[in-house]
Amino acid sequence: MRRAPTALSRLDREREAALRDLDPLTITKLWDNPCWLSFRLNFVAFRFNDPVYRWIETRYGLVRPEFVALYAVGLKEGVAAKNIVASSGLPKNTLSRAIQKLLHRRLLKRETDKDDLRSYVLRLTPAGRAIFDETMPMMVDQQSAMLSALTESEQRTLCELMDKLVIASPTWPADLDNQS
Amino acid sequence: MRRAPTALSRLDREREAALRDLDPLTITKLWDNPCWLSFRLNFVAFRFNDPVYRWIETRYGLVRPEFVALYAVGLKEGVAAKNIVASSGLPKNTLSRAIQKLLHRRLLKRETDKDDLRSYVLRLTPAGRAIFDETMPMMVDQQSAMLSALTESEQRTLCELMDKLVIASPTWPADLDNQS
DNA sequence: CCCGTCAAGTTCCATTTGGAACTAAATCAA
DNA sequence: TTGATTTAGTTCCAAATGGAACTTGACGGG
Repeated sequence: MRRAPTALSRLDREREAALRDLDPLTITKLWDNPCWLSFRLNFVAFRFNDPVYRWIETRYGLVRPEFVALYAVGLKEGVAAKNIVASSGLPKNTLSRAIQKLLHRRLLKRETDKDDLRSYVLRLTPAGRAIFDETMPMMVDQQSAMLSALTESEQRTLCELMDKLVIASPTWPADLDNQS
Repeated sequence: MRRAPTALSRLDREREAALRDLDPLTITKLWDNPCWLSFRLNFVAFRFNDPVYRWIETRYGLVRPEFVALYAVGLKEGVAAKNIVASSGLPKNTLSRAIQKLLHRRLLKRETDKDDLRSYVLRLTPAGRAIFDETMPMMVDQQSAMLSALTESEQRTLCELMDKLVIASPTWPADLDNQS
């Protein structure tokens, strides 16, 4: 069984200390797992998402799909539900409900799209914008905390490598069912 | 609003071509989003997880928590449910049910842990091992496809940077609720 | 202009999820 | 030893989820 390129054998003092409180299975998944990439991605993403979404839920009573929608509109006013669906991977009925809730709570407003009467254009209300503006610094802080283990130059490298992956992503198989 | 370090302005020919079929909101989330890290992590992780889990579900009728459990035991025989809970972030009742299902389908077996009678030691049956052995190459292939956009040396760098993040993760805030 | 097909968003409903309470065993303190 | 607390795993049930069908509007021939 192939190991991750930075294998367990490279465990040094620092590493050992840092990992003392991780579950042994977590160690295996991280350093003795042929699929090191996906596990590390999921692991790091989870350590961002989990505290951030819990903070948002306790503070504003917004659950994940609701905040996903609010955040998306905050980033780009005038988007439609279909854009949020395409960019989030959430099912469209889940997002439909999330948007209903945000409209009801007057965090979002919408007007019919003049160019396509099936579609709606979404905007933040001042109350919605306030939540967005309060949430962003917390998220940026969390991101900074996570990146602080890397030097400036390493951060740039990581950003560029993730970039390359994202750019290449349209060429990755999206459906494995019809392959050998 | 701060942009990601590799900002939209750096869009070149190649990039433009690759991104033609991404939703405009996705482009914004990737390249005009102060929280570039989490979105890219989630994006890349999703492009791995989604096809892989759909393949597994159609082929074996195993849903995500079930496969998470099977994969964990495959990586490290003799783990207990608590380890899978700690290493996956899934709630323990969800994993309890997943393990029940796997026991019922005779893909997993378990014996009480002699050192702790509350706990069970999990192992794969030959049928469970067969699924693990069939699944692994598919996952490794998908990983290789994703990494093929990077040179060998870039892959190593990415691995090392993810490593550093993981090592540092115990120092990240896990609960933001009691902060300013 | 009409008809078949497709797309945006909503609704329906069976299934899944996950917080909380529970059982039984381990651990710790006095 | 005994009683108080914690831990592994299960069960309960209200709520969220998501596939599929539906509604309304767009689009593309003929």
